[in-house]
Amino acid sequence: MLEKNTCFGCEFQSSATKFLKKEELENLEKCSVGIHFKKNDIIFKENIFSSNVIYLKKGIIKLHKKTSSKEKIIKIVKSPNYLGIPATFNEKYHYYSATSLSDTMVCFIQKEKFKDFIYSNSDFAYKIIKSLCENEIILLEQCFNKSKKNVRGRIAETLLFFYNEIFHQKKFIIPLTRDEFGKYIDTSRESVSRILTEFNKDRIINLTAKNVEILNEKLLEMISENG
Amino acid sequence: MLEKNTCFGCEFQSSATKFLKKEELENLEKCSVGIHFKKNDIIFKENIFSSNVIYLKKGIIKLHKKTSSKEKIIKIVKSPNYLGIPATFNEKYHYYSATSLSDTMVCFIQKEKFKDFIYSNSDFAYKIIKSLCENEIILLEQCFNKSKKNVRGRIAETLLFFYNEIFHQKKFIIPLTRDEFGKYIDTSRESVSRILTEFNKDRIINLTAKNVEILNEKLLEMISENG
DNA sequence: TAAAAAATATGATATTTATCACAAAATTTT
DNA sequence: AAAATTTTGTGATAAATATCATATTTTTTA
Repeated sequence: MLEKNTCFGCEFQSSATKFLKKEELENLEKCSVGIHFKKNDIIFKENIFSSNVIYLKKGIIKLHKKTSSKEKIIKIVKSPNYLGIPATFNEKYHYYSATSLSDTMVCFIQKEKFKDFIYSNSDFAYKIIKSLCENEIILLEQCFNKSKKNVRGRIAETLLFFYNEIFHQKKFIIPLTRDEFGKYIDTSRESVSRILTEFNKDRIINLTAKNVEILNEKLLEMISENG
Repeated sequence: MLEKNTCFGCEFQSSATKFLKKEELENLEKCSVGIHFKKNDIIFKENIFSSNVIYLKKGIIKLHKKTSSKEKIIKIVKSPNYLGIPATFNEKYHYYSATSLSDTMVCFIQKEKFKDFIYSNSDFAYKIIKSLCENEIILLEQCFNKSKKNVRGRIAETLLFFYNEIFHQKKFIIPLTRDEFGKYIDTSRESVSRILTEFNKDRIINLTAKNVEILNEKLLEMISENG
């Protein structure tokens, strides 16, 4: 669903666009379009040439990628955040696909105009740099943690990630199927099932289908640390 | 070994500093210092507050990180490249350590001055953005590949990485011990030994201690693709 | 250069996790 | 609401990889 985009006074402004002047914001408005997506809608697909900067204004999405029948969920991203800036600025095809995990609002911004702002407004440029830096640190942490933990530890870590970074509540609905959960933490759906059931039996979580309540945060943290 | 740093006319200039004007380069020279490191010297350590932008002018280094007795090599980086920009710009402690794998030359640049260039020179800023984007894509590829390959595939991939990205020759010396190799690709030193020996027996490579010659590139690529 | 320390190779065994098989439950479609 | 499809749970088994043990080789240090 396409909708009129108002950048000036937009309540979901990014930390970078907050530095744009009124005139620049009016320009941004002219060169961008906002789109609503429903849960499970594809926002963009891998291997498509990236000609827009994509701003996730509201919602949660997954970045995922396929190769020869195998699929992997690379990252789960919550608004507000830019998506695919690396591909866009390297004049490259998108490295991954993005699919919404909730209802989302997304702005598509013409690359060239966005680049103009980097040249015309150095506060804006610096904020973009900081945002790229933050993403890199998050990605590094993710790589490091994943490689040093067993499956139990990775599942515990992911439950804590949903609690601390995404929902900020101990009671939430896992926004992934067991199969997707497995593709996110590099394991099989069966292993996810088994270990979630085990956590439920041990009263570390209360689990009914996709509904989770974290009952023993401390223990979950210990499992996340030590596998 | 500390040495006089000449930025103007430096033969190892980064793609970003090439955009600096003569005056700015003289400024850069005043706020930066060049240091030689020998093989296995520590360039910086994790958990140290980062107050410099670090430019790897010449050489190869490893980025690595320790947690509770477990160590991981996160990335192998070849010059020219900036190191630790994310930590520096987020006013954070270094997430990882950097250790030289060859003789290296490194410039330490005062963070504040570097930031000034981002504000005063938008070509410079844009090049920094592009460099951060490239690093993110490399990191994503690395995460994705590692998660989808078995140990054999990861070892093949790493040998090809040394050939294609680092040494550009089919004959090279592995700049890691078997133990480090394992810490790079998330496996045990024994598995590395075994599989390298197997590759040698199968005449895919010619192996003597750390000396490798790639004999069958095509097959190595197939193993890298399909495990 | 000899002694000590570190790195490597390799067989045997243990552990972790994946895969297969199938039943049950939940969700979507008609 | 019934039928079809997708998702989930769980036991049995297989495969991949780690760990342990020990000998050998290489490198570093005295």
